[in-house]
Amino acid sequence: MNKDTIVNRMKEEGLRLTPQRVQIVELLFELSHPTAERIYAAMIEKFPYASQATVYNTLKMLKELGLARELSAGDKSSHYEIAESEHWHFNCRACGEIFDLEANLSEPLLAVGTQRGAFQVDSYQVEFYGLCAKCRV
Amino acid sequence: MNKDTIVNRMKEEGLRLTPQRVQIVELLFELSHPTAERIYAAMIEKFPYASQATVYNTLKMLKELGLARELSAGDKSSHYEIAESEHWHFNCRACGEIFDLEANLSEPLLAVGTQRGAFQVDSYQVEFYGLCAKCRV
DNA sequence: ATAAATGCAAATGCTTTGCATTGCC
DNA sequence: GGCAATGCAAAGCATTTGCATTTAT
Repeated sequence: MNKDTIVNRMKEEGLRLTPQRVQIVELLFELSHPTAERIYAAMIEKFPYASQATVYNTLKMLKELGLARELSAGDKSSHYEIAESEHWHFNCRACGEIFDLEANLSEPLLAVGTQRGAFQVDSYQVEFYGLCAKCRV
Repeated sequence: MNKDTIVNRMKEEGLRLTPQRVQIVELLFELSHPTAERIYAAMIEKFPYASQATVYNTLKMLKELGLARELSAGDKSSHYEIAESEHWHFNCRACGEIFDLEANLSEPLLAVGTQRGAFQVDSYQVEFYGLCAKCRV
């Protein structure tokens, strides 16, 4: 997924390409799993009068189009990421960094999730917590 | 894990066994992955003057002792459960029910989480989202 | 031109905190 | 009796909402 894909999808939906929205999308590519607050902080450097509401509205819109994902694990505040292909996360409790991990095992995992067909799984997430390579002394 | 184990552990820690705390522990066993609000609602039937603060304080205490777990996935409000052996969850988006799933695959999953030893994994969670058997038409 | 998006501020909802009172050990 | 825990209310945060103004199309 790249910026053009997202911009095109927004056009298809008849949504307006405001500079604020474009900037938020760019920041989602630049920053690693940012919170809304983090995005807002970066935003006001270019758009001093930007509002948190715009950040939240845009993130919600991207989520609803399936272009971004909200990560609710751990912190009080959500982290966001561009909806790339399936992957998992490692959350470092020391530095707070979130690392993407390759998702292999998807199939056997889904077999458990669906209870061998009884449940319908729309999505799933795997989150690890601990210390990353740098922070483990 | 049973009630006695928890009560004994609290005694060991020199914590007071107030009737409110005991009741909250019992409710965690009775209810399925309740929220703090759900526990509070059940509590005031026996303790009409109980406060939400007590519920939150007790849940925090149980969490810190490793006796309960907080599930932050999905909803705005956290769900809680007694810290039983490793298992995963299926969250139904229709009825809101959370189902426990057996956690097999732990070892290969942890191999991914630790990045083959580079990271130190303290805990992890697997959450599935979709429709449970009853809610899928 | 016009309807959608922004910015601002107020509101909401969950959770935490401060503090006087209560009650477990 | 002493100190931790409770209940109550207020405060804190993240997020949402209402509405007048701005702006992309």
